[in-house]
Amino acid sequence: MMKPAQVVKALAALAQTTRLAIFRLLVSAGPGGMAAGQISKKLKVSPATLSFHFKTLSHAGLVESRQDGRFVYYAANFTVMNGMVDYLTENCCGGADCGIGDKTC
Amino acid sequence: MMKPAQVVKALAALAQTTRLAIFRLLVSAGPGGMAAGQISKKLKVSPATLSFHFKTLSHAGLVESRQDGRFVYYAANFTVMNGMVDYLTENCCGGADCGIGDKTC
DNA sequence: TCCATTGTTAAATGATTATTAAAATAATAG
DNA sequence: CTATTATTTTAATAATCATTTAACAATGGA
Repeated sequence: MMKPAQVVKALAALAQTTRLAIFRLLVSAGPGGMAAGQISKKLKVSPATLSFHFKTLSHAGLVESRQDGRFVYYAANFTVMNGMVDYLTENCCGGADCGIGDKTC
Repeated sequence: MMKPAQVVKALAALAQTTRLAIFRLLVSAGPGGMAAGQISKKLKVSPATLSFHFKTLSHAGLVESRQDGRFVYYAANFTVMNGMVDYLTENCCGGADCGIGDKTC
């Protein structure tokens, strides 16, 4: 189970328009990830701003990076994403059927 | 499907230690909710600070309030919570099995 | 080596945010 | 109507955050 502090960090990382867009783009890009420049062009975000947001996402554990030549590829970390969703959906609903996930609650 | 702006708002509302604690307490309290004063005592948060956080949670649609005599009861809104989780898990994983929810991806 | 490409870092600025204390509002009991 | 309880609002402060610009590394091809 994820610790509350890490959950808050992950939530905060996604609680920003640009970063949510980055993360969703990376999610759609799959495990191979996407080069920083491509993301910059696709989302029309300046490289510096992007780099700033990558740092936040990385620090929260939501993305990982690897260098390939001159390019830096970023990829979503599904494990942490899962952990966050699990934390939000666990111990939920107080016995009522809340409809979250596949729980009957 | 929830709009990105509302998702960001909900994520931001939960991306704070005190508010995440409030929300989880309300979730465990069930649909009946809990009086503001009780929450204040239970979480050891001053009434003013609590009221400030309620406003953020309400504005994000994550909690609802009703007055009963001198007390104001706050309750978690599971529909919005579900919508947020759905948004986070939908269009995820790019075809790979990411393990989120009951999707096979 | 020289140089264009790719990306990060640092400094500065404006905008939000969380918290506290104090004052104000709302509802009820006596 | 007054006092009491419950909660919200306001004002002030300190902290954090997002963006821009400019400068800095690192890579790979001419």
